[in-house]
Amino acid sequence: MTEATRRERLRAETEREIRQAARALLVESGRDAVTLRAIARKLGITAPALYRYYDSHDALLRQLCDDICADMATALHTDLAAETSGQVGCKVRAVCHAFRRWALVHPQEFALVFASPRDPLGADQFGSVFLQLAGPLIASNQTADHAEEEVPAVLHEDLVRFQQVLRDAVAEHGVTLADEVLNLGKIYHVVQSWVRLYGHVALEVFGRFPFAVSNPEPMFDSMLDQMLTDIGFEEDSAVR
Amino acid sequence: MTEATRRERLRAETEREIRQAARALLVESGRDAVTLRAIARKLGITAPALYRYYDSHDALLRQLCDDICADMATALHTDLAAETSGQVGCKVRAVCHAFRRWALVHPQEFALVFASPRDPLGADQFGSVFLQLAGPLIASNQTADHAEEEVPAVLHEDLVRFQQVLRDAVAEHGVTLADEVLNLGKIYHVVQSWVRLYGHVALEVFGRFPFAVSNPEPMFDSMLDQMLTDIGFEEDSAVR
DNA sequence: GTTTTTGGTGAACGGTGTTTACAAGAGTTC
DNA sequence: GAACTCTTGTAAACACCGTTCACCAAAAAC
Repeated sequence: MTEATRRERLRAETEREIRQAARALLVESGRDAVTLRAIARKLGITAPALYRYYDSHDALLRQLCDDICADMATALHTDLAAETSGQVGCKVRAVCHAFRRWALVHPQEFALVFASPRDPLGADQFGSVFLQLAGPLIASNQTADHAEEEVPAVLHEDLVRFQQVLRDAVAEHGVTLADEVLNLGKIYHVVQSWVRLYGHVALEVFGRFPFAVSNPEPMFDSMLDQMLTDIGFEEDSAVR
Repeated sequence: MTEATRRERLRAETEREIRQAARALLVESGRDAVTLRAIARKLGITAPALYRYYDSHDALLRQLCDDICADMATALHTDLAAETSGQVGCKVRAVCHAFRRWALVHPQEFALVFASPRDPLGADQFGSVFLQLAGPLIASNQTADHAEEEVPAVLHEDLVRFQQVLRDAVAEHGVTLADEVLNLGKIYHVVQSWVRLYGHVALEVFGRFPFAVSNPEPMFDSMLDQMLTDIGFEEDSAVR
């Protein structure tokens, strides 16, 4: 299976070390410390050697973003798998808690991936991470029904496109969704939930609540309760 | 009145130019371009001269943050003053729209002030800007009543503290608030509204919606409708 | 008129991204 | 095995960065 040349193996190993060093620098000392020369020092090589692996400092940072997204995805999937109750609401709650926990433990990574003025194309891994997590959860929530009429007509076009993206994401897992499971009302609530989830987590990580919150977790829980109720999980959200 | 020495006037003028140059660099080329040498070049002086005005590059960036907060505050107050209808809901809507507009026009400033892993003390101008805007608006909303029982008990302590901060902020404008106008339920909704407002704006500025939103403004309006309904402004929120 | 304070300079140190020319080793070809 | 190419590293250099230091001229204070 491993048709890798000796050279290819060495190259892959070096590349792994580069990413690892870059990540360590980001975590320990922030974005500005992720410097080509610092990475090279950690590997015991010189800075220009890194140009054999990445076109520029910027390209290396982009790679770092993707690595972070991938690691975050595995962290969230792990926490989701640990939630063994069959109740969808509990699973959603578990993923949201996992996201908050990850962001608080990895503030530098969170800032880099979720709060940098975006690369023009913005084509990174975040979108697929979101879909892989949210897709199956939405798909398994057969019960809730949302009035499609509440959704403003101007949003229909965008939401229909997102609906199709979600459908494709779920289809890759071999599930086909009926229209009523994925109507526009529900899609809209998913987006609104993301706004609130992201809003709370970012405010907490960046310390931007308008007053000092001594213990933000209950506030997060309370927001989740409201969010799950709005999205149609109230039946099992009380149990936790 | 102007007891300023000739030297003091010159110094103030130079300091003004420094801030102006720093701001221009931030806007034109991002945070990393705000460099002491670049600022000095714009002023036609040398970099070490800037140390006569600021202790370090970091201190200058902090000053920049405060300037940004101040400018944002005047922008928001201006847009609020332009909303002449007496309806509180319309004023809240105007401020929220102003915040979104400001963030979209000033993405670099927004990122610097609202999405940087915080300085330990985080003692900057944002808090007072928030209070000066939100305080009077909340005070003038005498109608809505929120059940205090809905607020989780664990949050009471923090919310009571925020309540006092709000009361003090409004008191500086010569208004004293009755307890029923500023009960914990309303305070809680204010915080939740900030979560949603910030969440949407940050997601839009950073391009972090999980799919491409062709025209985010209607989505923002829709969120505002929901938000104003939740907070108790539904009666006049339909009119806009 | 002398002294002190202020706001500037230029040189220097160690740090950064990036380019270039060059060398040594691995892999390939004859 | 010799010759050749490709890969991966180096060292030197360039221009930029924050910061410190010694110095200096002009303004202010006395």
